[in-house]
Amino acid sequence: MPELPEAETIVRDLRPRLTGATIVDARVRHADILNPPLTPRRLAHGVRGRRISGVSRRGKIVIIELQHDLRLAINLGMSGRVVTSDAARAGEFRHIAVTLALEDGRAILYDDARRFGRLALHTPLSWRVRDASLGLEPLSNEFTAERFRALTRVSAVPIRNWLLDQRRVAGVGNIYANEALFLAGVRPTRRARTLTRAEVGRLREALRNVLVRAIAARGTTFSLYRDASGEEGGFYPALAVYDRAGQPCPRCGSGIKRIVLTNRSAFYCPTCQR
DNA sequence: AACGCGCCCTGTCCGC
DNA sequence: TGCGGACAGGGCGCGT
Repeated sequence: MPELPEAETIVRDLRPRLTGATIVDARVRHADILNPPLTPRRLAHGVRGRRISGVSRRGKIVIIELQHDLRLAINLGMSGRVVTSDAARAGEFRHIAVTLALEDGRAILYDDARRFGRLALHTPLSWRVRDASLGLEPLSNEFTAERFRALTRVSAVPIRNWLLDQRRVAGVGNIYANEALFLAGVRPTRRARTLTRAEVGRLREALRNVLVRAIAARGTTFSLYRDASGEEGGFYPALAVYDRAGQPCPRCGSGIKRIVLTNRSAFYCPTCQR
């Protein structure tokens, strides 16, 4: 997907554009992106006439906050994109699954070629449950080296896979997991519990560093990602290892290796990462 | 019960 | 130009 930096970029774009706007209708073209028990009818009924009170993020989830403490939670999957209709260039968004019409004539478009994304409409209670199922926010003060270490100590999975598990740390996906492991000098295959205290400390710093830099660059466009203005992210050229198999390591010049861990690519420098 | 795997679906790219 | 296979920022449900 869109990982944390891409979701954050979308949220920052949407917030000033949508806060205070009122949704007047919801049209669903692909009902399979609605998270059960949400249906087109329930979505329309739930959002119609409601004012947008804010836009926020939890992990990779974009949250459109509505009057009466309702939350429209948008998980973008691999190819999900949220744009406002005034920003969407004609012809570029050909897989619009949901359209939320606004009172002022604009609309919020949810476009998703692969339809792996999911929309959920949360009450305060159901949101509390969902929120509790997600792990630490890596950019928050709660993401301390001590907590991070306590979580890694009890898992035998390869650290790359560990980083992708949203129940432990929320928002990290395959690109930034690989980039952070490179910056920390840790091989993707290392079992989480074998990381030393120093490595966990470095990995924490690396994660925060790469996420902050990626947000500053407005995210990474690998192929389909666009921000809420319809623009590509600028972080791709800054990637050190992701999608760089065979290319020289930016630190030592060794060839970057690609391996497969649980059916997903991992990239690393065989010299710099141990 | 933690973990790996297959699968969801469409688009793109590469080799033949 | 066409076709098959591999691959793609994710995550759920299943079996072990």
